[in-house]
Amino acid sequence: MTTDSSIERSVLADQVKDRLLQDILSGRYAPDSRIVETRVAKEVGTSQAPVREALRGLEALGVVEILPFRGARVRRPSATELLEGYAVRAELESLAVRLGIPAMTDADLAEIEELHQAMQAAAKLGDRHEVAVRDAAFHARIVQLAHNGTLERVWRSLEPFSRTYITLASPSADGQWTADLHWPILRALQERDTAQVEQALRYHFLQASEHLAADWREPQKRD
Amino acid sequence: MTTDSSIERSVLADQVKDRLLQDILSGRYAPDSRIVETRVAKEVGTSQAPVREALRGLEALGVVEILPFRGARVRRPSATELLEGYAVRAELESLAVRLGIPAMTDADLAEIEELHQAMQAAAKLGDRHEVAVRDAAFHARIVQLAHNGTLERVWRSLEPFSRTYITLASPSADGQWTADLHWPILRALQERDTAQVEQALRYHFLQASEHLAADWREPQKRD
DNA sequence: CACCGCATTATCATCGATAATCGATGACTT
DNA sequence: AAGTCATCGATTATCGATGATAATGCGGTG
Repeated sequence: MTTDSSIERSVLADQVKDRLLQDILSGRYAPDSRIVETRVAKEVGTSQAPVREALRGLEALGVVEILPFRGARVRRPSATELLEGYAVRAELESLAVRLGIPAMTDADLAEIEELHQAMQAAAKLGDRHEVAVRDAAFHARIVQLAHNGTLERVWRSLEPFSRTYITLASPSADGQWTADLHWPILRALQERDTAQVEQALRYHFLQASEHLAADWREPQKRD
Repeated sequence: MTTDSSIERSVLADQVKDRLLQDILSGRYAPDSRIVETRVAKEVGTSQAPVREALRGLEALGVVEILPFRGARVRRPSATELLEGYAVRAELESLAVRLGIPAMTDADLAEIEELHQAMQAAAKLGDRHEVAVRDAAFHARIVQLAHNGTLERVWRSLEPFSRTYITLASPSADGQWTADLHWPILRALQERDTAQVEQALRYHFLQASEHLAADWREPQKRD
């Protein structure tokens, strides 16, 4: 939806939003930590209004939570919510491959292979955050196969959660394990076997869900 | 997502947002028509800021489109986009019944039956707009069966489109036809036959898609 | 000593005004 | 006459200030 066009970087609110999102995903703003409008405004050198709009945008993305007269804080998704998200993502990505694989080109496949390699590379280096980013890109590219803008938009609204989780909430998740989870998907894609890909995807999410359920530790308060 | 709680009606922006949404779905603001911040502000008796926020919210909902420095206008979804939306909704609602039917109570079923009756009643009266509203409520209630907040949120982000379409873009769609499309779904629900409900849902969306593809007329410019 | 109410404080929500930007119109050049 | 450029009106984007609201801490009371 919102075009991320590269030339129209004139709207302050959008710049602030991108910056805040970066800071959240990178962990500079921890889950549950407050984000004070006036403070951010001072920090980025604008007035309160653009920051406000940015925060509203982030709320729509689901990464912050805004309570009237009480301010914004970084959402810490509950385990339940993450599991819910996985269930929905599994469904959406299944649909995507069903729609997309019949029309998948060799170029598409090559790109996906490349992304997979990048993820493996990050895993080898032990950079969990980078693995999460590549992971997201890999799945995003698969969703793109469907050539269904609406599907992409909906999927995108779901993805930030998972990413936050992988980066921050799962201490024991080893990057290599995460990356290896994608081999079967890639192989099935290479054979253009839709049903097989779908199954591999669902298995992937099942694994992730079980892992999540197993090692979840509930929020410690923070501010 | 944004809790639609009934007590926190203190935030002006939200009130403005609801009002605008109503006006859009009811057709007072036609597709493609501009929405001028200052004008709305004057009309509802607030300053520009709350209107602005409201519009941003509506953009996130997908019902308006905002171009930097050029303002907001009511989005007219393309046929393609509506079809995409149907495909995704079909998938989401399928998931919902798969998750929800095993745990469906008699009370749930009774409510759904009631909503279906309301839709039929509206159809008998020939009130297309009302049929659309009841239609949305019927499907929403089915999605609720899953007890999956994330799924609900995602589904909700998709629904306004369809509603706009039914109300405005499809001149030939007769309310009774729309309403009758739901009988098979209801019957399958009464038998708690998950696979059957899923099939009925998919058939419903298939019908709707075909109808849409058949009688679509492309946008005439307007301002 | 625990509890309740009031004042204080931090922060948001809203406002009115100003600056920035867009599209259109009309003057000017060639 | 056609094309280019300056200007204008309309509208948005941003600002700084003001009014509202909820959390906090203090002092009084039983």
